[in-house]
Parts: sequence; C-alpha cells; structure tokens
Amino acid sequence: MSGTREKIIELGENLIRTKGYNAFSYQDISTELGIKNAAVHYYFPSKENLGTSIVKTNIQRFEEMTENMKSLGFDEWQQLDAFVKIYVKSHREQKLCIVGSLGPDYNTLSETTRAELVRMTDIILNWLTGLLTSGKAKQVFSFGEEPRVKANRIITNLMASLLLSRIIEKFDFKAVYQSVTEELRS
Amino acid sequence: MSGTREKIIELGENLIRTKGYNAFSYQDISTELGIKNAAVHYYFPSKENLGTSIVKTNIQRFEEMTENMKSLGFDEWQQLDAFVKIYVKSHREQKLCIVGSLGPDYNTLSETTRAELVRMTDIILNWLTGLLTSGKAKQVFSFGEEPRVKANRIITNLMASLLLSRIIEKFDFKAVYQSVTEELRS
DNA sequence: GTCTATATTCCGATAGAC
DNA sequence: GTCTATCGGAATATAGAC
Repeated sequence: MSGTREKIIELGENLIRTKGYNAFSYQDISTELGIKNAAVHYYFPSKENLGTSIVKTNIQRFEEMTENMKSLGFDEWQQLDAFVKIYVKSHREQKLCIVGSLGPDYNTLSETTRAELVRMTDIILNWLTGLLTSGKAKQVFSFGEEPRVKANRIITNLMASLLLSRIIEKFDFKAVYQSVTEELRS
Repeated sequence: MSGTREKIIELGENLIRTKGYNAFSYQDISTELGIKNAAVHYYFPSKENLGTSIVKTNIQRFEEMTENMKSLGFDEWQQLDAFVKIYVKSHREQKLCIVGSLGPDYNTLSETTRAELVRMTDIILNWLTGLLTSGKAKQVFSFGEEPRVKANRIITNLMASLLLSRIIEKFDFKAVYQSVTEELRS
C-alpha cells in the first residue's frame, strides 16, 4: 500500500479535466510523481484501463455523496446545494467536470471507458431528476417543465458554464448558478 | 482554384466536431481527400494554422448569417429560431458545435487559435444577448433575468445538450430546445 | 514496486523532385 | 499543386533486471 495507484488516478483525472484525454500522456503522470513511465504501466497496463478506472472512481464518489446525504436526512434544498457546489469547486479550480471533458472525446474512447461514462452520466441525470421530482411534489421546488427536462436544463447550464468560463475571462459563472437555484424558489 | 483548401477546412471542422482537435491528424484529412499528408501541409503549414483558419471560417459564417437576417428584417423570433436551428442541425449530424468541441482543449491550443476561439465565443454571446435585450424591450420575449445571464443559460443548454446526446442515446434534445423557446413566450 | 532499455507506431513537419 | 522520402519527436506499451 504505497498510495501510488490512488495518486495516479487523481493526477489522471486532473489532466483529463484540464488538458483533455487525448492530450495527456503517461509521461505527464510519471514526471509529476517522480517515477518512470513504466511504473505507471505497472498499475494501469493501458491508457484505456486508466481512463476507465478514473470514471469508475468518480461514479463511486458521486454515489457515496448521494447515499451519505440520504442517510443524513438532507432535504431537497440541501441536496441541490451540495450538487451545485461540485461545479462551484470545479470552477474555482479551473477544471471541467468529467462528463464535460470526456464527452467530446467519446468517439475516440474504448468500449469499456464509454460504458462507464454512459453509466456515470445516467446516474447523475437520474439522481437529479429524482431530486427535482421529489422537490416538486413537496412544493419546495417550483417549476413548470417535466422534472427530466428541468434536470437536463440545469445540468447543461452547469457543465457548459465551466467550459465558457475557461474561454471567456469575464464569464459570470456565479450569476448562472444563482439564477439556476433562485428560479426554483416559489 | 481547385477547392482543395476549402475541402480541407470542411473536413478539419468535421473532425474537430466528431473526434476532437487532439485526436485528428493530417492523415485523416489526406486519406479522405485521396491526397498525401504533405499536400495538406502545402495549404496549412501547421496544425495550429489549420485550427485557426477553421475557427475564422466559422466566425465569418456566423456573421454572414446574422447580417443577412438583419438586412432581411427578421424579427426577434425569426432570428432566435434560425439560431436554434444551428444546433438542431448539429444534433442531426451527431456533431458538437465548434466552441463545445474546442473548449475542452483550450489549454492545449496555440495562442492564435485561442484568440479566435475567444473571439467567436464573444461574438455569439454578444449577439444573443443583444437579441434577448431587444426582444425583452419590445415585450416579444418574456423572462426575468438579465439578458446576459439568460443568454448564457440558453447557449449552455444548447451546447451541452449536443454533448449529452452523444453520450446518452435516449437524451431528449428536442424537449430541451423546445423548452428553451417556449419559456420565452409571454 | 520501480527501474532501464527498447520496440513499435504514429504524428507533425520539411526538402526537394515532378 | 501534389508527390516521394525522410527526419525528429513523442506516445503507448512490453521485457526483463533490480
């Protein structure tokens, strides 16, 4: 147990979210860790292997967060705030989310990595749809559309705002996510 | 005048929007055109050169469209419909938009390509903000937020919906863009 | 678990012939 | 305007020593 495997996954994730999947190399990781290219291959024989593990780790992290909120009895607003905070943190660190960075490379990914990316996206969209459905039923959220459509609109707002923040220096990310949440108040 | 230069730009654009900037090569283009790698370098000495030209072409196309609508006296609804149709066409062709595909690779692009990408994004956001401002003033569009924020939310909805359509087979793209426009009716 | 060394492949790019 | 030929470099990946 050296923790090197975990460090590789963390570095790989950061590289995907800053440079993109097809722009980072095993050298980027090995240099940063002060080890050699071959040592990274010991943990992850192929790049597709590493990519898949990174997405799997993200799925696990998301599911732990949502299950944790459930067991702590978070109400709908608390859960939504926690979700939005993921993107606020990404923005602060000048990173995209995993789905937003791997999505454009989808056609170049291996079947196994694609499958995990699809699974991750499904899990997030289904969770958010469920949250909105529940919040609407309890009348703590107010919106007219179908919960599924509202979920799609909220997540695309957040994802692509990270992207535009990277391109446009003065992009007002805060105004977008505040608008997203304020709109849900009755 | 062989038209080869224009074909290279068109092919390059399609490759960026399907595979991503860092995943396509001069070989992809030369093979498709039935010429050799070196012939592509004759038109575009470097890849950054080609990338920059592709973005410039897109800016020109967008500006021609908006100026054309202006001279034809399109009203706000007609202009919005024409804008949304760009994304509907992209969706039909299973492509992302240029900004959505080059954005994640921003940190790997050359200074000149970055500058054009920034310019293109600015032009689109400013145009859409202007359209929403005008439409709100004339009360043909109805929305509560600042036009700039509304523009940001609409364009992120459209951009990232193309992305999610690529990942999630059953993603309801149509429901999103219909929701976007219907929301603007009084 | 990490290393050296190396195989292979591909990419961007250039020189110079036609 | 397109070709052949080729270079230098980088990337993924493997074999085998320590």
